[in-house]
Amino acid sequence: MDSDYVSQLNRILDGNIEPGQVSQTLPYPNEINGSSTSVVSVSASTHSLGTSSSRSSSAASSQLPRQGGVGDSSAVTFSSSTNGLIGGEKTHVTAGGAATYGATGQAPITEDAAPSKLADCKTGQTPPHPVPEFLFQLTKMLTDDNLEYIEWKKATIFVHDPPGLEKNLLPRYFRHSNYSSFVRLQRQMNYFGFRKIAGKGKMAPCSYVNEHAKEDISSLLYIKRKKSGVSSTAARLISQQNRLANSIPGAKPAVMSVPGVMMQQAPVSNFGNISQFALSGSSIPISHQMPGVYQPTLQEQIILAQLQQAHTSAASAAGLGLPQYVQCAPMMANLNQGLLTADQGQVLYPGSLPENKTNSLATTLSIQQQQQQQQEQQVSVPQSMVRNSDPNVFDLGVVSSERALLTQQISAFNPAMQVQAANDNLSPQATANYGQVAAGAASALYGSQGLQLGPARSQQQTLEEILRNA
Amino acid sequence: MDSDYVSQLNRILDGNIEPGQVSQTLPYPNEINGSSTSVVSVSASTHSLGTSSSRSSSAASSQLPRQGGVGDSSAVTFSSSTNGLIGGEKTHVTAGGAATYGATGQAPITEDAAPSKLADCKTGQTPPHPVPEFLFQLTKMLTDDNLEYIEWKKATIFVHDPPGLEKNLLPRYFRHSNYSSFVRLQRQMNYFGFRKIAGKGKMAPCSYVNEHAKEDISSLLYIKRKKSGVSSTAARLISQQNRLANSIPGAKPAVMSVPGVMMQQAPVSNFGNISQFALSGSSIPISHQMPGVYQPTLQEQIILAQLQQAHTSAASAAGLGLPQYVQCAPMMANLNQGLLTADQGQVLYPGSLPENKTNSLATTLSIQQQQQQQQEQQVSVPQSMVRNSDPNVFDLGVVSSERALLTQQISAFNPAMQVQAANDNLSPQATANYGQVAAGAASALYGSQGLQLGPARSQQQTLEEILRNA
Amino acid sequence: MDSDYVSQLNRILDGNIEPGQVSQTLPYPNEINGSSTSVVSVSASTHSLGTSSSRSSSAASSQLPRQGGVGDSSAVTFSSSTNGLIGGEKTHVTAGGAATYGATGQAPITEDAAPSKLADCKTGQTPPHPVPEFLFQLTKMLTDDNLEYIEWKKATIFVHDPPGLEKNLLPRYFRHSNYSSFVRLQRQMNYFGFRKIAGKGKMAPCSYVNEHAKEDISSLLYIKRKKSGVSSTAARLISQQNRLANSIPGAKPAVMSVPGVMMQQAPVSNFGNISQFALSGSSIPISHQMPGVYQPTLQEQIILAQLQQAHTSAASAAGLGLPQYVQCAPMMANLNQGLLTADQGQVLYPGSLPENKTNSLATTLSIQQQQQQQQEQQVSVPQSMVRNSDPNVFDLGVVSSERALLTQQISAFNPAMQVQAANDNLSPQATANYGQVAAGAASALYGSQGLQLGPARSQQQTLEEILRNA
DNA sequence: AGCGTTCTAGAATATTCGGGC
DNA sequence: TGCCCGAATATTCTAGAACGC
Repeated sequence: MDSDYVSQLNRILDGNIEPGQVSQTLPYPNEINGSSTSVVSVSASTHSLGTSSSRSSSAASSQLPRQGGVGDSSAVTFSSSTNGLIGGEKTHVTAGGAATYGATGQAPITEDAAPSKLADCKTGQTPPHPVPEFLFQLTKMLTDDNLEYIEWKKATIFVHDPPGLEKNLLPRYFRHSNYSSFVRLQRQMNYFGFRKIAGKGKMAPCSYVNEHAKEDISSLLYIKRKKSGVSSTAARLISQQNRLANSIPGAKPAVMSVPGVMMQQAPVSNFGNISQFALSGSSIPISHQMPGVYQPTLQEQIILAQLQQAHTSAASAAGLGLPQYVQCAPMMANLNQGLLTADQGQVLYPGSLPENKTNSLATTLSIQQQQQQQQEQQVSVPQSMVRNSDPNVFDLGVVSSERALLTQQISAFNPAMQVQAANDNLSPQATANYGQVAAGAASALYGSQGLQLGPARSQQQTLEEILRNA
Repeated sequence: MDSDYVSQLNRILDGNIEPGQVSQTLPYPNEINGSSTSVVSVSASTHSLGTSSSRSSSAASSQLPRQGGVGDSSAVTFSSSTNGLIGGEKTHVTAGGAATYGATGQAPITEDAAPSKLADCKTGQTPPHPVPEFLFQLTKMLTDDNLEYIEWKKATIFVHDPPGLEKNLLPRYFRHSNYSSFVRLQRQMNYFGFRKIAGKGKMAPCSYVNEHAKEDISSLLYIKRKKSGVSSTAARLISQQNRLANSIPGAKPAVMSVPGVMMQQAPVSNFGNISQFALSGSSIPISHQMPGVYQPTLQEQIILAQLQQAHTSAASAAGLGLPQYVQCAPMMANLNQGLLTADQGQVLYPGSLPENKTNSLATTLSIQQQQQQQQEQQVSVPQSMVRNSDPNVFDLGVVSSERALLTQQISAFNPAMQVQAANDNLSPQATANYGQVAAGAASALYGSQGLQLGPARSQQQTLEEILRNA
Repeated sequence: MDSDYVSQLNRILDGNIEPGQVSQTLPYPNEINGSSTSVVSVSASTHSLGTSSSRSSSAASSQLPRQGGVGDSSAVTFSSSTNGLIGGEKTHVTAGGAATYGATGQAPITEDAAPSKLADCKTGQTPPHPVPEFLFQLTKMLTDDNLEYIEWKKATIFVHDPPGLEKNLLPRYFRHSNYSSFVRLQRQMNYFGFRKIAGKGKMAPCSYVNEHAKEDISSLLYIKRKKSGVSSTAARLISQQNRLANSIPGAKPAVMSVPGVMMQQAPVSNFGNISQFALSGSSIPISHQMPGVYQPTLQEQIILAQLQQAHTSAASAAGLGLPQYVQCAPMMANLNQGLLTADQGQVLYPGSLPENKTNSLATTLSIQQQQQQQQEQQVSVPQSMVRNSDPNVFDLGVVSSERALLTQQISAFNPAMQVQAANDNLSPQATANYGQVAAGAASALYGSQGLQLGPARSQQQTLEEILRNA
């Protein structure tokens, strides 16, 4: 039955068939008429149809498929190891009878239908890795006899008849609500990196390619689903940050980068680095409920809080005492509140810290007042950049609120300390100690949240290109 | 069709009907015969059932529902504006005819059934926020005449007949695969914060509550889907910590805070801060098997282990050698064992470390002995605080066990090192180096696990209120 | 009745029949007519079904199986001595008549059925270890004639008819509430390490595999219940690491451990510690797409990136400037690319760093080239370990790629810096400073990702034993 | 200690809508 | 306009935690 197809997949996955090396066929019985015609060759070079028989009994049921619901033996069941994945470390794709995704009806009609043929699995092997359901069904669809609608050829997926595909094939391979099913298909295609290269237009014949796909169709099974929010988010943020950075009048780079670093030697990076923060790790959603207002994510709020904490400990370790603004803006109160301080949005340019800056940061606003102020700002503050009266302080507005805060916090690590150290007549050694400890702590803090301090600007450009092409 | 019901929802969402203020009805047509009988009152105080006639006719149909699969027009289709949400800024809750989500079978039977009425939007209001599909369908299910299976009463969802619900209702309201559909329902319930309070297992009648639900059923529509169990966990922990902190008699603050800090200057925080640790980040479950005994979670155990590791590396970096107690309590052995050392619960007051403290920490208890001791403590130690004979050491008892351990570990960072440094005739510089490295490492470690050093107590109270209202 | 079956199991468990050595049969009486036809061979090499002549006859019987629900005497009762275990030191697997656990669900038919024969213990052997009830019943269910519903073949459990299984089999083998009974089954399956590899949802046919299961069905009886995600994950990783470490030719331990530590004093650990990294915390999936290639997870990639970042900041803090290889391998470019540098897989042995190592690390490969190289490696690199020409550099191949990289990165913290410091004529103090900051940062970084630096090897052995017994 | 049962949560993929370019 | 992607929810599998025995 379907076991041939599956065992074929298993052999491929086992490595017995080197992808792209051995010309081999993936025989798979036709689901409708039962004439098991192997449709798609898994060869690297040829695409030969094979032959097979058997299946006639199930033919009738699949003529009008899924009327009763489930039991028809047309589609393949697959091995999904971890969530939504097919296969696993030591398991293999196994064949079954009923269409797994057909007919989600409630009645247990399965028993009335043709019995499932999971036992028809002749392969005991285990696929070496899980395969997302989509890729499996896609491969299945391509290896079934669906040449009328879709075809795999020359490492490209040709969709000959999108309406027919949507009407006749998609419901059999994918679970959906029958609404905009082709759109959903395309979203999944995007997730797995397929790009439409031909057939612009609604339901016109089109074709898709994937940079990770070889002519061997089994290569599709190795494509990795795109993760949310890593590279693309980074790219977007970088572009955002660049826009922000470029819009700053005084383009003279001010030190930021890793705290504790720049005061002893040349900075490893500059203010342009504001565009070099990139979020990696698990998905970090960007939500902007109010237009123009950047609502920091929880993770970012944590970062901010931890930065303040790092201030505290680092400053204390260096014998500098607590900076005022840290004392006045306890992180916990802000943890779930959004923006951090009344000074939010102001980017300090170290090196020429205004004398009253420390006090300015150490506003006497109560937390309640701060919260209220934040709410008001979220509503009323315009997006435009306004320059503060102090030439060294730029009020970025609420638009840049949160990102700017990160910058502020980092840049404040050192200069504020320097100022305070000068005021307190502390030894340079103590200040240096502060820098060292802060370097370790802040770097780790950023990293622990998946925030990466990026390369220098020249490299960043390259990075952007990479991301753009990725 | 259902537009009356939906427009009613829209009015509520618009705020025209203040939830819990105006007693109003949610007219909704009977699904079968279409007679718009108002079923459930949306009043705040009363929950009067409407004149629900017309159920006998539908009884017959539900005897064998969805034999053919899909087409019955009982369930509501909706317009989901933003993803999976119902209503929102620019879209409205709309009523439709055929059940879009009933039986998503492979055959496009939907087209044969009653045509979907997505365009049948008669309401022009804009709900102030989108409603997740689940909440909408849940509310719909509760306001429909499904008293036989499920009921909304006293701000609680009563499931009278789980099997019947799964068999007869769920397929109509939710798109599912009929396989473990009740489980899926429960997953969604969890996502939205519902908790089962009665009816353990057995397909027995059960009930769910939600802390954000008022008696007004429309309050369900305002429940927010869980993101990652952060704020709620933080709230719970903070309240726990407060309870703990409040039970401490001597409120006089002792230094704790960031390691490496207090030996050079005034403490940045005090013992009251023991109640200011809060967990943020991914969910950190709290388990207390014995009343009054805080059983450290796995994550917290990891923290402790990492603290020991930080001890090790920091001490080594400072040339101090490994402190004895670290050697005697290797972290891995304790990783799954619970509390850390025989000295648990004792908070060291730096500056006047007892002479035997280092040895006391370096107990020769085997791990087995320690475990046994821990178990005994979990049973027998009272919750009250007892003051040690040493005026500088407070035995917090096992009540505060784990939190105190964190404190101990941190506070021990320095003084123990000082003692050992004195014993070893190490230079003050080496000791200072230790403190510096430890400060960076430990601070980062805490932050990396989502542990936050919180604000002072007064501010913490405010935070609690905030969280309580959130 | 079933006592023969049970005594057979007992013999196997006693060790009289070494699993996997002697081909033996598990005679088990046909459930209906009681004719003890050996059905499943317990052979190690072959998994031949016995002379299943009576298959057709039983087929008829299973046409209407369990009409009354429970009462047939086919299933085994058992005596569970200690909680939930079957067999063990003091108890034995016992055979009985009626299904004690049959259908606790809706109808209490059990009482009407044949009385349970728990006392019917006819076997005198003592299994060397207790068998959890679940595994026993599962094995029993698989060796009974339930091919219609469930089948054991090729070290895989095939569930052909989940609804039928839930309805007809589960009540006979497991005490359950019939409510979400399949879900409970699956929870138990998870506990014992079974993973669903086929049949996503929908009461569709599915199959399970278990990494500890051999083709010999009796291997199921030796599966250990999972303790928690930590230890099992740690155990898996540790075994992986051990495999890795053991495969290294020169077993002479080289320092690794915490960076910045070993250059001043005796190392707290050695290269053997490579096997002591253990992942705790949230799940860290292990995926190797191509056999022999370790595909780093996103989390691990982040670790690597953060390590590079730590290099950068630490080096800068120490006034060392950026190490070349960090500049040449910007993390972001590698974040989603898999392995890190062209030097991947090479483990640097500190203390005798090759002169050109820094340059070697600072290869001039462009990122594109690196990527291409990585892809090629994933396909073509053999698994065998090859020793580099430099006696101090071991090329672990791609097999150990990622883990080795962690080691490399750590070990490179110091020696590479030393080399560079020497080249740059930097002061020892600056180098020392680097070490200190790096110690704090790297330690925290590892901890933040749940990576633990383990104890020394001797202790590790103990840990392994603990994990093994756990 | 270990297992079974249940409730809850984590993680990954799937589905769907909207928006940017 | 149409392709691509962000974001949120939905679905499924797996695992953590608590409780009872």
